[in-house]
Amino acid sequence: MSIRQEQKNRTRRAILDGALRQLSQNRSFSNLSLREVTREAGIAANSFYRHFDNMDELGLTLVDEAGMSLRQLLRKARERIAEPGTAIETSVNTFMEFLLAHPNHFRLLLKERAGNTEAFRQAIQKELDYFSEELRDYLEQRAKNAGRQHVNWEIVADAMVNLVFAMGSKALDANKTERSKLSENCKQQLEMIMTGAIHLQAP
Amino acid sequence: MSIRQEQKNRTRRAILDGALRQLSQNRSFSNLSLREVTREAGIAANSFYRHFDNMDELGLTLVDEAGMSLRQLLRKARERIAEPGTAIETSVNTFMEFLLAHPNHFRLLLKERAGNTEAFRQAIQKELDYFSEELRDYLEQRAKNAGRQHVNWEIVADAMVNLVFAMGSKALDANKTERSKLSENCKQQLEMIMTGAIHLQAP
DNA sequence: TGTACATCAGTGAACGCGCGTTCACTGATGTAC
DNA sequence: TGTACATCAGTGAACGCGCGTTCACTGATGTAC
Repeated sequence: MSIRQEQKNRTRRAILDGALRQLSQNRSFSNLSLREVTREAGIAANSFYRHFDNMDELGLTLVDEAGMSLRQLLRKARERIAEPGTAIETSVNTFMEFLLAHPNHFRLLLKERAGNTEAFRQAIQKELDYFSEELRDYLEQRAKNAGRQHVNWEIVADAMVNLVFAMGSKALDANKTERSKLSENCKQQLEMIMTGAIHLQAP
Repeated sequence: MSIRQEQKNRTRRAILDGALRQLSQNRSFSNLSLREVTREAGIAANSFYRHFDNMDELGLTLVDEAGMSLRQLLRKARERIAEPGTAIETSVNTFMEFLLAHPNHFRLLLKERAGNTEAFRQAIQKELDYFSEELRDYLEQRAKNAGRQHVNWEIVADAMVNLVFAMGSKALDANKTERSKLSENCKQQLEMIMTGAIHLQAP
């Protein structure tokens, strides 16, 4: 890659990181200004336009990155579940690791999921749907092997994803003790859903 | 009440309604400007200060109103459950009525629950905690009557509140058909939690 | 009841500020020969 | 390899805009006598 292109990539990365770095409990992407981002990135405000058309394009790039992290998480969780041990325990633990490794990517997904920009909502919903579908496939496969066939696994997966994300939302700004409590409670909730789903199945 | 006070109350109401009216899927309270609100209310921008110190105070007033609606909903649901019929069915139906009757109050709770203002988050969390505690008390009472005593009803209530609110979030911008589908799925999820909780109880 | 004064909700004009965006420019990097 | 020109990432200055907030003012309503 040419020197020029390398430098350009570095600046682009500085913009992305400058935006991410400013996200917090009290700061969402959608109320970050272009000037704040470039200031944090250490470049002139108008240099922004050499890399992105507008703030939305920058935001969607970050959503993409977050989505890739999520999919990586899924792969990791599947590998671990292949080893002996309970699926729920492993999944929630893996999710918690993801959350600690990429807190601001997760913040972005959480806040813009119900945010004011249609494009963001759609992009994030797509990631969550993928997440939910993967989970449903996994649940269906296990059920088939166990000879159970009358459970609506889609709504089971939907409930699980919602509960895990609600837990993640609280965990982001909790300390270690609180986090492990949240994690335990979430596991119990998922076990309830799972057990309830099986007991309620059509005969 | 004096003429002057009556007129002042009417203007105050116009400000509150002007703010509420502008909330939508694409507009949250926190990115409403003072000038937008007063324009919608039909008064001069600086007249705002005769009624509120700043936008946060206006927002917290609206959160209070939303909380009162929620508590009204709870009372209504309890009355209905006293009559014969299933509790989950009735509760979700009542919640759906609330949602349709006060869509913008509900939007406010949803969006600012994870918003950027600490005061809002706390005020809303308080309302949700109240909601969750009421539900837990109800569940515990029923369990006691049925002789079950080893279920952690707090995390059951927490899961239920999360799932109902997640459903509400989707229902706000759905059409009638989609809404009834969402409502049915949510009921199934709550039944799963309930059944699972009972089956998993310590012996 | 009538009069003189006090109160105060609502106003129009003005302010300084940070914003997104544009413009013409610079100088290092890339390319053609 | 050296030279002459082209490219283009990054810049500083300037713009118009909507914002929150202040100020001194108005005139209807309230109060005291």
